[in-house]
Amino acid sequence: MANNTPDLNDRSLQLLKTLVERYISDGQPVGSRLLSKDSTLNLSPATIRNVMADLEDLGLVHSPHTSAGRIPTSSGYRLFVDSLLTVKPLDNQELSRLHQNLSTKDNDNQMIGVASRLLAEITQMAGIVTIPKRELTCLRHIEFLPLSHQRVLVIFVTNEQEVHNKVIYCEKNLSASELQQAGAYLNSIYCGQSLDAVRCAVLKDLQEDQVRMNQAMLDAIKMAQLAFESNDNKDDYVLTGETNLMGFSELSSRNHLKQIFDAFTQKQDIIHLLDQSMKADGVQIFIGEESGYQVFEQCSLVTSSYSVNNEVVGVLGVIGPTRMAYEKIIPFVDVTAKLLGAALNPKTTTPS
Amino acid sequence: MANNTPDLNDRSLQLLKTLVERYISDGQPVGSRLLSKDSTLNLSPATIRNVMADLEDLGLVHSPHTSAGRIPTSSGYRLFVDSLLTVKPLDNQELSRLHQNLSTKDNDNQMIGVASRLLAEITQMAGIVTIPKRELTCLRHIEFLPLSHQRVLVIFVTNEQEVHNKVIYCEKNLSASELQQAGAYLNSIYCGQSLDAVRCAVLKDLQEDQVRMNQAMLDAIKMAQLAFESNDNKDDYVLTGETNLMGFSELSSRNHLKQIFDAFTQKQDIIHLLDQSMKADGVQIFIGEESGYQVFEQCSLVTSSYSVNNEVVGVLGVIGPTRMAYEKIIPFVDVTAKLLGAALNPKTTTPS
DNA sequence: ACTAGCACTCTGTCTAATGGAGTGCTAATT
DNA sequence: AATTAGCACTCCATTAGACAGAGTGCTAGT
Repeated sequence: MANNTPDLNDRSLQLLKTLVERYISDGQPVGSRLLSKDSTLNLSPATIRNVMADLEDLGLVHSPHTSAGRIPTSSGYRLFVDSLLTVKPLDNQELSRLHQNLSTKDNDNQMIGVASRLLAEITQMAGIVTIPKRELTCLRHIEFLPLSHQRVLVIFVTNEQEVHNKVIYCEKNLSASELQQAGAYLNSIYCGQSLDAVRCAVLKDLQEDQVRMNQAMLDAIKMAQLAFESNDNKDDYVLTGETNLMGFSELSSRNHLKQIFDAFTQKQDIIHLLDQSMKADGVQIFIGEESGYQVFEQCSLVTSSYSVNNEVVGVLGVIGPTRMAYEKIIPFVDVTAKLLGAALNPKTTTPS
Repeated sequence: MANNTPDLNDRSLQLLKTLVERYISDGQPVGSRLLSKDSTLNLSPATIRNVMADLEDLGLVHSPHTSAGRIPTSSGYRLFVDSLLTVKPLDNQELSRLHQNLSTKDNDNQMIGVASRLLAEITQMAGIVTIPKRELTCLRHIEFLPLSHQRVLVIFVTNEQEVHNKVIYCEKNLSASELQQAGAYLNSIYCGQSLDAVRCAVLKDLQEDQVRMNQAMLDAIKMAQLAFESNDNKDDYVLTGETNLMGFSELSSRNHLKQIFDAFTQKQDIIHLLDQSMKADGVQIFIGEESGYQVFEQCSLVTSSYSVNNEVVGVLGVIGPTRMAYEKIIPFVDVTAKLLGAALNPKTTTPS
């Protein structure tokens, strides 16, 4: 993988480039004659055949059978994407559509849905957007309600208006009014801080300040700990346009399609994939088997993390067949990520 | 449709019955010879052919081409289901699985998901359960938080622990503490009542008791009105096992499959269909074109409403190809509906 | 009223033939 | 030494014909 461009001269690369472009636009194996006409360099089919044989030896293209043309392999696409691609600027119409729909709205969750739908509709593939990480969200209000059997319903609001709820189990029975006081107390000391700041503060308070607190305060803080335990950041995403994938003949057998859709409902594999691009900045691409999941052998995933206040909070992207128009998709995903990041309400209190 | 059994004698019906049963189990057009062996009445293939010709004239069966056997039409299935079906009792294993999974849990929403998954897994088709109607839920707690621009975030809890939230627009700016007082006031007068009771009370209070109320109370009640406006009962359902439908060859072309999946994401058509069975008690069946939606020409929908406290609150069912094992599916859907109804926490305060 | 028999129809599968597209190799050309 | 033209070869896709199997409709016989 490191020595991607070993003995490849410019001509071979140029040919690979046009081959891939041609295959992406036509979907048919590309033969030497077609390539000879298509390419700017004037070469006879015979010469091109020689070059193609080399490319095949290097594992960049392969031929479905003896007398068909060549189609790119995953490594072929990879090389194409990494070094040969001429990125197309975004279509004006699409750009303005993005701007129009991703201008700041009041509800963040709504925005996520809009972004996902835009990705799907404009690319005609599947669009995916992860729910933004909670760590960067800011606590606005917390409140407890008693349930039966020492269980307590926690409701807390983050940012402008996102409401979360969770059931926790307490050590002892607390009355409604006790719970209310606990809520009021927590609101008074933690409100306005980011969730992970609160999480840290809770730990610190429990360790250091126990002596200075009365029992009620202690109970309250213990409940806060339970409420903000991080297992609660249930990774999730909004996926739209899955059905677009049914149109692609390369996602051939129906059985195969079923596996892909099952992966979508299982979610875990996808999450894992998306997590990987969470770490990197900018656009990331998984081509075919690069994803590591057999189900997506025939698929590519173009993703980009998106950030709020210069901090990565989520990932978005599109899923489609390996044979996709990378030169358009890549800038598109890039721009969408930037716009979404910008449109989401800044969450933390202004940094100190 | 009314004169379903015109000049059909017992023998014809018996034959239709075995024909349908056979087709359901095999999926192949059923010919006269097979039928002659299969049926209990000992008739020669020739006789059976005569009868089948009659059945075809009546539109109960049809033959894909001259020399194939016959397959049931929608009317054929309908007649079969209405008058010929011998319902099979539920498999013990399945029954105990239902009981095990649909015993009362704490969270209603979770239950809905479980029910849907059970429907899908046991039938190997798609399972669907509507979210229970809100009208019968009981208000436990309400609370307001200020947002910018006169918007207010309403959070309310129903039943044990279901949390809902909504943004409303107020006539004037109210401070956080004013909102808190309003919440406390509303809690004190409406808590424990069902949502529609609250809705009525709000209207009544606004009309009759204005004189006796101070401005704060009035504001509170106006907000309650906004909060509980019924447009909020966004009809929705939990659908699982859609991918099971990909296995059926009768849902033939990929394009067709796409249309079905699109209908699932659009939701409105499905909702409309389900609404129809909301009105009726017990199991309802839509076979093929009976649904009225072209997309479901090749599908059948077996549904049953489910009730809590003797009041219908939702619908559940399965979606599959017209060629499904009705004799098993029907009792299964029936039982599932009853168990789900029983398992859901009773919602209204005990009736007066 | 039923059935046996027969001619007929349609399907699915198998085979062979054909044309097209594209390759690999070799020998000729630049 | 690199490029090209030419040619034999391979594989695919399509077509047509043949054939067996399944099932029908009709008619005549029981």
